[in-house]
Amino acid sequence: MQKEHNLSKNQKIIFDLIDKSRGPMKAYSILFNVQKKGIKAPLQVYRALDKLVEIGKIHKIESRNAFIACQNSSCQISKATAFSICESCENVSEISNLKLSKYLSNFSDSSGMKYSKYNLEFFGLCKKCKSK
Amino acid sequence: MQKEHNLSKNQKIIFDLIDKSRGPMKAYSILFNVQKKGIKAPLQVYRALDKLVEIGKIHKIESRNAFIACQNSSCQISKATAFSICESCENVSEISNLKLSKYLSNFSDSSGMKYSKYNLEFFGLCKKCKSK
DNA sequence: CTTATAAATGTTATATTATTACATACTGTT
DNA sequence: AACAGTATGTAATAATATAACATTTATAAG
Ligand SMILES: [Zn+2]
Ligand SMILES: [Zn+2]
Ligand SMILES: [Zn+2]
Ligand SMILES: [Zn+2]
Repeated sequence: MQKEHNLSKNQKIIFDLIDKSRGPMKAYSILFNVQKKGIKAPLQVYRALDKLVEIGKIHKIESRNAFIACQNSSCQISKATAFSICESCENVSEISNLKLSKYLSNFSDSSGMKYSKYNLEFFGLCKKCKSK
Repeated sequence: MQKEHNLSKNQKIIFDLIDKSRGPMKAYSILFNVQKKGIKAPLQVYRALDKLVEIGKIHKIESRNAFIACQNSSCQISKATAFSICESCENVSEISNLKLSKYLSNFSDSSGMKYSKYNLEFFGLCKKCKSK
């Protein structure tokens, strides 16, 4: 069972925007979209984003500097994220694959390092773009 | 057998710097370090970096906006990269694990998407930092 | 209810990362 | 020599992210 997080005002505004968006959103595009709601400065956006990432409601797509709502109904696995990214249309979706996440969560190598988190990004062409 | 790439002047300067560095380097730190060699502008650095990434001599650590020399003696798998990152000392090393790369290269899911590339970043504490 | 503490907000300025645009030069091939 | 492709030089600017400081709100303990 997941801990209930009561989002603050800014966090709620920003989460709702990202959640309704079709794809990943960039910080300054978020800022532009919430200015009518009184959020005026980049820092207000980044602070909310930081918190939302921390509690797993959104994830950062590192290769795109963009943020997407968790698609695993409030991710149990915010420390174990995987995405597929279309290099043509930039469509992104979160991969939810138990085998994959188990494999990676249990991965260890000779370095003696214990991994507590990972992020995986797959790139390719989505079905639509492939057939063009 | 890997294709031999004749690096241009700027590419060589920048690759040598990154290759000699102990850890990942950031673009503007690279710029600062090569100014004495006549490279004056960010764009000169970014162009060389782009090319070096393209041919697999270096990789970008996306979560850190930093660049590291390929540690697999000129990576055959520049489209299949995996790194371990210590969240305390920021030490980064490239993971070279045949099982892992095979598993990920062959990964497919129900999306119908054919993945041609991936990047995986593991986070945790390295041996040294764990014992502190 | 009061006090203490942590979390969130507001605001300004600034730092860091990356690209656009345009002119020129070098490299290899026909 | 003509051409195509790659690389370079330079200035300006765009896009992404954080520092510093003052204030306010939420939560919990006494
Ligand atoms: Zn998720
Ligand atoms: Zn697509
Ligand atoms: Zn490599
Ligand atoms: Zn460490």
